[in-house]
Amino acid sequence: MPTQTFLNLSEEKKQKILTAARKEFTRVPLQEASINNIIKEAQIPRGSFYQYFEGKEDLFYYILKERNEKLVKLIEKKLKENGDIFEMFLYFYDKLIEISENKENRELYKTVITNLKTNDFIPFERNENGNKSELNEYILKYADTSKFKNKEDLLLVINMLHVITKLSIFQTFNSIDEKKEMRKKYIKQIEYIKYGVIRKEKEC
Amino acid sequence: MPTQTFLNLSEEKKQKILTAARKEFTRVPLQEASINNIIKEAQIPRGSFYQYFEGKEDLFYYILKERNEKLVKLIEKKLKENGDIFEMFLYFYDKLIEISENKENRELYKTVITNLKTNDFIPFERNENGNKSELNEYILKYADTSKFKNKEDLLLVINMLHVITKLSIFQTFNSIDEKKEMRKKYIKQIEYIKYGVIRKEKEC
DNA sequence: ATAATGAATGACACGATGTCATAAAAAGAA
DNA sequence: TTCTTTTTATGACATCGTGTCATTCATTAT
Repeated sequence: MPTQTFLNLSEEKKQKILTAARKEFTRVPLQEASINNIIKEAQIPRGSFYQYFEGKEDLFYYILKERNEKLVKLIEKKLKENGDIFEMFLYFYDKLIEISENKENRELYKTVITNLKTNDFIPFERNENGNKSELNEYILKYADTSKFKNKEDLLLVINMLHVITKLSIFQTFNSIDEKKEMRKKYIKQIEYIKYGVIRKEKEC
Repeated sequence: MPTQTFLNLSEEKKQKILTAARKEFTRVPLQEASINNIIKEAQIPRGSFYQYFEGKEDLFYYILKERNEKLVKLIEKKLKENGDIFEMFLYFYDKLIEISENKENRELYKTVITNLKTNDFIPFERNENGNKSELNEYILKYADTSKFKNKEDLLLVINMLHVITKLSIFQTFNSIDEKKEMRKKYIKQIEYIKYGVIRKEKEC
């Protein structure tokens, strides 16, 4: 987290820094992002940056958290309503694409999602010390488990939905003119998980 | 690709460099890998490194390609035999885990797979200019398409298998003492895609 | 023996990072 | 207000990594 010193800054100055940072994190993935670029753009001295943040990771996850808070609340609410994890993931997909109507959002998300690692899940939580994501905990709590033998099986399907959703969002951002087709494809994949590839045609 | 100059080197010297590089690429992901560490370990001067390779990416992908060639041929053969993409992916999974009985292999693969990006597929081809992977081309050619309406649908399922396999391998490496359980989980996921989560219980 | 080509080398310029001693500002005490 | 203490701001510095290039060295051809 940023220091209190940063949080105490005038809204104007904070935004100047955050805007510069978003620009840099849109340009290149976290690993390549240059603190020099950020402080140059935000016109703050080098020392100040380290007064405000531990390093670029600190700033990066702060920005994402800020951007994602609303989204997370929405999907949590959705799940609580009906417990359907398939619906929840589709809802998440739709909301993220909706937020990304805004070009700046979209380009930031695009860079972020493109550079997610194998075990990085959306929505983009800091993923150090291997502790489970908060969202997963939440899902386990509110998901309708009647379709699953046990918690293990449910977790497996959540995993599958996670990685497929991640890739689908990536692909949608990269074919942004074919949004509708991409959504159909995503839904088809969810259907496959629900009903299977092979039995799909011959309804029971 | 490495230069001819590198390829002309004595086997001994080449191996010294490759061993040093593997060590470094096992230690940290490509982005963080330090050429300094490699040349220090391999005891070659800085200038020589650039005489042999364009940069660390060049060396990295050369090492992976070398390591993967056999594996790719095996899975291609397997697919050609029976056309079943589900079996092919399971076979790929098994072979990779088999190769990773060797600790050094495993640790290298672990680092590599952990740091694969959203659109990086196994087996780890260089993935620049967005051109499709050779393996995908191959799959499309030899896969049994009778279960799929069209090429689009097949590609969708290949995608799903790809991301699920990637995550499963990652998880297996991180629970290496529970290899058998992890394999079962992977198979279960494949079954879900084939037969569906919901219709699974009530056989038709 | 000499020229020509290929390979090896390490000093160098550049750019990025995180720290730290010092200066400036703000808050509190007298 | 004036002095003290605490908080914040600043940029020079040491360190490290990168890619290049002029020069040296080795090998092969003439």
